[in-house]
Amino acid sequence: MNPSRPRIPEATVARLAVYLRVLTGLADGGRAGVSSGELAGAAGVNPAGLRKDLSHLGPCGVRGVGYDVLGLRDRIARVLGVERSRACVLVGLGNLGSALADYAGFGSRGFEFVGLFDSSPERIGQLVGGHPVRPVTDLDQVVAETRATIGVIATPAEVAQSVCDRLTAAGVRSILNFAPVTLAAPAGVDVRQVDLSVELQVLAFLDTNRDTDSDTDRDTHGDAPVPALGGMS
Amino acid sequence: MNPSRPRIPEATVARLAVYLRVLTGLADGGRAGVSSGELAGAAGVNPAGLRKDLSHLGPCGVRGVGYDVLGLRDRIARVLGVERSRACVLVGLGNLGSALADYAGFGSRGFEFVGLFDSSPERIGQLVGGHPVRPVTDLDQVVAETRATIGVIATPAEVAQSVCDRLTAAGVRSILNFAPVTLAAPAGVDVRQVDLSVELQVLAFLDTNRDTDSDTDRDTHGDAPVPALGGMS
DNA sequence: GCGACTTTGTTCCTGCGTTCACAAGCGGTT
DNA sequence: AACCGCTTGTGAACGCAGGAACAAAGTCGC
Repeated sequence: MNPSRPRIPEATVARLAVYLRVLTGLADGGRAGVSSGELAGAAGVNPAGLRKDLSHLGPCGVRGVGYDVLGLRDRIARVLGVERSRACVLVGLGNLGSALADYAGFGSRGFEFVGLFDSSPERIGQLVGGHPVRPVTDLDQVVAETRATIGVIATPAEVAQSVCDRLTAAGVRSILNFAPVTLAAPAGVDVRQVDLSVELQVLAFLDTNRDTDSDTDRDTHGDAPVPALGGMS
Repeated sequence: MNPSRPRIPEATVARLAVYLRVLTGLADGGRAGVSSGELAGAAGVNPAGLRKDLSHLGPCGVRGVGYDVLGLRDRIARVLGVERSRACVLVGLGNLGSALADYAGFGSRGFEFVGLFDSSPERIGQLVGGHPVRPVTDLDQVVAETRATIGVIATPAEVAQSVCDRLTAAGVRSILNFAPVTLAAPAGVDVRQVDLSVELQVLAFLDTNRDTDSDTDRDTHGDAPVPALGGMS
């Protein structure tokens, strides 16, 4: 509807990224067109929700036919701002950081690591994913030169906040944090948190209480304040 | 409020895991009590929302005083089902899988990898994080023996669905998937997706449209990337 | 012992996200 | 050229999450 920038909801943005991935796969497979039903099935969402998501980009399908795979893919890529490669810096090259730097999927999805940083002297100079590891003291300079706006933190939790401060001071506007701490960043800087332990703990909860569906909760009626809970031995 | 099991919202469950992490840190630091305001600050949420989250567990604080750090920590751990170590299996020991297996944070947070699996013959027998890598053909047996209910997929995207099928067939009820594909799992199996590219693309979007807060729309003077977006053809 | 302050737990309300259902539009067919 | 089926795009209702304000309760000070 609104052609300019009607402020797309964040939940929709996250799904747009999924649609982009599915569309890229379809394009590589040679598919020319796709319907909302098929695309929604491949993305694991409701067809109506998918259409509503896409409606935020303006009309991009043909009624009675469906969506053009290449056109929709490029449209979403433009809206997400990944139509051209974006420069990212990565701090912390332990196991996780090395895995991220070596992950080829980023390069094909519009992201390029232009700087890898670590504080451990023995890692400096090593090549990870084709790029040399540099000391964190070079961070300001590299960010300024490459105009990187995205920073990824894969350090231990103890130093994550100081790294965040340094990144924001250097001009980074968006941060993806893998360290298990809640970062405090100045206003205007977006921080996204990926906590692997949190994900596992949510799974553990769903696993423990997986039977809330059928049997209508033949519960302990007395108001015992969290009595047993032990149950499953 | 409801003492039995009032179906805690998933968003609350995810935040409970964060509170648990913060509380563990406070407990290690020797703190005995904490207020909702301080805890909310450390977790990056609103104090009122934190109290509402905790209210799902029943009353667990003392008015006028605050919360007992150890008591609240144990209470949340019990609700999440991580009061005792849970058995997990991990499939795919590339860079990311090795990083996960080697991440000490899991063990201290209630998760233990009891089986590491890979299909590449040269990886089988290697020790990663203290455990030997086994062939995926042993997966059924190990899941049955250890009664593991949580599976982590860190394989390439092409084989993730088949690994998912194998895990569910073996009896795994919860799956954490790092492969960039949408998995189809039978009903009753919970799948959580962590897609690193999606996270970065959301950041890219927020970065591109970072000035949507103040409605006054001071359009980016000069260096406007993605200026009009109008030309869709 | 009593009052006042502090902090929790709850309730209301506003806004957002999701889903359902229908109208609008395009291609193919007769 | 008109009809019909198929698919998109949109409007409305429902449910849920988030935030602010208020009442209950317990402790500290006098």
